[in-house]
Amino acid sequence: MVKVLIHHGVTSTRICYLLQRSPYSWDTKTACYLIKKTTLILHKTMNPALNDAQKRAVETLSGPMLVLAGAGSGKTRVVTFRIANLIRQGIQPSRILAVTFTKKAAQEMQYRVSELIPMDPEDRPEISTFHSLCVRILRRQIEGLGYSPRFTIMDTSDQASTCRKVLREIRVADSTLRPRDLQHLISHWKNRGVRPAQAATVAATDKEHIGAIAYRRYQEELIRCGAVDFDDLLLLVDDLFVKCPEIKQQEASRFDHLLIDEYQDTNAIQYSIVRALAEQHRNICVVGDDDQSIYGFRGSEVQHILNFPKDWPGASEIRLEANYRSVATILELANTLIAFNKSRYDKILKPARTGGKRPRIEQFKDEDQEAEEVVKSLAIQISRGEWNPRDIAILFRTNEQPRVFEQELRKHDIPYVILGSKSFFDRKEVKDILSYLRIVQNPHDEPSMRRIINSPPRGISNATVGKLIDAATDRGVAMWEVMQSPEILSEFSVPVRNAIRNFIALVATGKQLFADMIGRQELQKFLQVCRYDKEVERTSNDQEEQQLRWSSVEEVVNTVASFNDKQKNPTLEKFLDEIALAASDIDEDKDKQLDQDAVALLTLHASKGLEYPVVYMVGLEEGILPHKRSLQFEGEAVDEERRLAYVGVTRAQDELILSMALTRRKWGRVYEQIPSRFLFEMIGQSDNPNSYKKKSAVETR
DNA sequence: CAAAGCCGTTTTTTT
DNA sequence: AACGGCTTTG
Repeated sequence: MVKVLIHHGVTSTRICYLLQRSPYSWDTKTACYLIKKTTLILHKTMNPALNDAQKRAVETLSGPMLVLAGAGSGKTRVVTFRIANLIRQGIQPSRILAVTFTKKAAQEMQYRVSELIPMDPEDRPEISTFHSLCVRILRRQIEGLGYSPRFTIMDTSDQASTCRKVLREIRVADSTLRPRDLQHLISHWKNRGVRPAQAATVAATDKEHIGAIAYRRYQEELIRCGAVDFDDLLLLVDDLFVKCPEIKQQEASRFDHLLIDEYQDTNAIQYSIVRALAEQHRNICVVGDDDQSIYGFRGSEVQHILNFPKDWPGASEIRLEANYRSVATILELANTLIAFNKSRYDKILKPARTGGKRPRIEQFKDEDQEAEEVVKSLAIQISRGEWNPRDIAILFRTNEQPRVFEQELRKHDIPYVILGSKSFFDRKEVKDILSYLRIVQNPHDEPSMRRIINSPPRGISNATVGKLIDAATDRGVAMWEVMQSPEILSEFSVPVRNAIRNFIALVATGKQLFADMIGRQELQKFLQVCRYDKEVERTSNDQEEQQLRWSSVEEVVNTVASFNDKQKNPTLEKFLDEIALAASDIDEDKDKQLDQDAVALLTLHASKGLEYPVVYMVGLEEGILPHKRSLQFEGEAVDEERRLAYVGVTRAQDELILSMALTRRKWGRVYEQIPSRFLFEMIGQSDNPNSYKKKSAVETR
């Protein structure tokens, strides 16, 4: 093993020299790889000297501050160093709140900060996502809004079934307003701060007026089930702050400093919460890049970051425009591309790294050939030792795209991980078990109740369930309540009545089992009591399938076990919250696989904040990127797609390969595809209306 | 009450 | 093409 002492000022030429002089006879392949690896490490870790702009962002500690940070400019590093610096200057760690976009980012930051500055485990800065922060507040305070503190967090499929129920109840035909449309509409409103009562006033079309009525019913349903949906987590906290100023005061005074990463993705509610938390001390530092705002569909508004200086008078503004991530050739493409967007702060990323391979653009016959060739090409890179699997990522726009690539990768025996997919939680067995647990935690949860009340079959038929639900809805109470009412039970036959009683007893057993904590043994015992093995047996056609299904059950058990290991106080409630908010604890398998060296497959959205030496961006076709849904509106929607493409390009450190297919199959039919406009824009084959006039920073009002 | 079969929809992106 | 909800049948 050769040790190369890496310190400031070590260049790759120097490393090359050292390698050649070393007593080992490196073949070219190995030497080449070592140099690449070392250069990367150099750029990643050995860039500790902050540049002037970064230094200012880290050292100006009080008052509002806006950090406009381009891709790869060391954004996360600045936040981390800033937190460490605050602590170093004597701020008590637990008085600092940092908000990140994903749970993973929060964990990473937590770790980085503790690396920079030693800390008492009891006195740490709070680093979390908006959603976890809000859950914490709600669990303590939600009674002020008439909810039970044992509320469950509904997932999207529960949301959909609630929408279906509501529409049926108010007799809206599918042709008028489909459940899915209602779900989107409600989420759209909630993300923009529209409460049920206000919906009627903002509704413009007939559809939306019906939607407004359904929205009110939907919200009543949630309260009846003791449930909140994702959007409620934020909305209810905002409501709580308005309704109970003392709670707002209490929450706001917990912190003296507030830092927010990815500020360009803030929506109206988050913005309002941020204001509430920071208006007293005004020590708010937001970091973001308007060019990377890609969550408009969720109500994120670039306007918030553009307006920051107006909202917080006296705010200092710092721009980080040096890019340490990508080679110059890649950055050039990114800069040319993003210049096509009209409404943005005008900034150009300046490469800290020079030269680099020219990005390739490749065209294929169809999506099969695209996958074949892409995988072949990366297989060569791996076999030559130029890169390891973990250095390579394949980025795509929609979730149906990776299928073909998966097949190819398996064929070539190349390890891979699909990041950000929740497919594990889509499996029936997993959903079932989680529903069982949710019922134990909160028996009012009707969607979960419907899912498991009769699986395995225990004599409670659909008809019975229907009657129970109707009775409950009429009375405005939870299904669980009417199941215990002797009056209603008397309407059922004796065997049905007994079946219901047995089920109630089952839930009681669960409550007892999980009273203190949830762990491997508790869950195994519970599954036994539920006779869930019977259900697996019943739904499987053969031995093989049965084993496959049972293995997902075991995976859930393992997840619980690892949760139990990690948590100081592993309650059922915490477990369910974790699962609802992010699969982070569950994703540890993925992390392990990644450590084990695998090619990453992920959507452009999921790739934000990550970087890879080699990036394959696939499916660059009109209709996919930009997606055809956004082409209907042109303008801002296409600009967002362009930002998405920009995010993709700027993930690449050393090599970028852009590809497209000329035909593509969808639902069994073959469609002709045209190359994405972004391809032409990137390579300067498209006129840029914005580049003629000298642009200044966008008007901020 | 349970199982089998039919019909219609779905695919943009996610905490 | 695949899945879930609904209806029919046993």
